[in-house]
Amino acid sequence: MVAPHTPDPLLGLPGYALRRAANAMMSELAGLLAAIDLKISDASVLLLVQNRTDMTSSEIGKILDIQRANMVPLLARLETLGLIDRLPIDRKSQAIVLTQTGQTRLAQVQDITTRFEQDLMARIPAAHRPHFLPALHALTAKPAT
Amino acid sequence: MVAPHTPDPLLGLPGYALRRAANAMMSELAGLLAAIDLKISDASVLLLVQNRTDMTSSEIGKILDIQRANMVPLLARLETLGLIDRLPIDRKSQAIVLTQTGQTRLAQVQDITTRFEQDLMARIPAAHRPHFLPALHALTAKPAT
DNA sequence: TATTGTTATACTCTATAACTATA
DNA sequence: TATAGTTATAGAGTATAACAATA
Repeated sequence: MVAPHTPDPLLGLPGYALRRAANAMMSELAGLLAAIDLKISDASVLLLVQNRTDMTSSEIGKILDIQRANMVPLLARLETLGLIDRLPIDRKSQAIVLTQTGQTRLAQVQDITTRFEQDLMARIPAAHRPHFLPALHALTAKPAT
Repeated sequence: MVAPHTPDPLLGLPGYALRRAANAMMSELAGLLAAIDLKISDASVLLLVQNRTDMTSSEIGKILDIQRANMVPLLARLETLGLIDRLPIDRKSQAIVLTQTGQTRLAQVQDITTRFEQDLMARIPAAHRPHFLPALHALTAKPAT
């Protein structure tokens, strides 16, 4: 999915503009990560479990907003790729940890995402730039639900 | 999909924060629009074709970034709901226009979205607020691809 | 009793290829 | 030759229910 270059009368709506910006960002980042055979969700997991040996599948899912059931194929894929290992915590839970290969891949993820995030911010005019993350965080932290 | 209340170390990444904010916004808006039996894409089409009698399915798709093929079930649904009508432009193209029922439903969409967009902006601290839309537009308008 | 990991399944959204009829 | 509308289909991503084993 690529952003069109068609005039769009709905872009005045903040919610609509937010979705469009997120979609454009997601497809661009997905393209970059495809070069190292990872999806965005894969990369998120690698970034999340780095330097930790106590994160279970359920915890990862809660943080990344992925259902327990949907973590199964995701982690199975990372395991097949040799990027993660499972260490028993007790007889019920297991910690998801990076393998050596996983650490190497993580370094590539960090290269790509660091450069990408810098690129993203660079596209925002300097006057608006410092306000962007705080605004997003204000939207994500929803009021008393 | 609902936003979790779990600390999330990845929220420092602008791209990640952008996706999270967009997802939270989308699921909230989807919930509001469900009250009038519309999806976000349905509402987008109604908002887009208002006051126009010359928008074809293909054009709508280009603007909203929806494939021609995927417009078919979307418009079929709106037609079944009695919200749109198709007027022949020539023997190949047809204009998508609102029916009377469609105009009424559009008014409800505008009520919901106007209030929602105001709510969204109100959640952003005043100092950041005027910078939000310009920043999103800067991200959506991609550089020379 | 609640939670972890899992299976199975379904639904939505999106993407691609191909066809026809018309411009 | 290119475009509009369509069909069919496949792949993601996401959602729910249920189960066994364990806390």
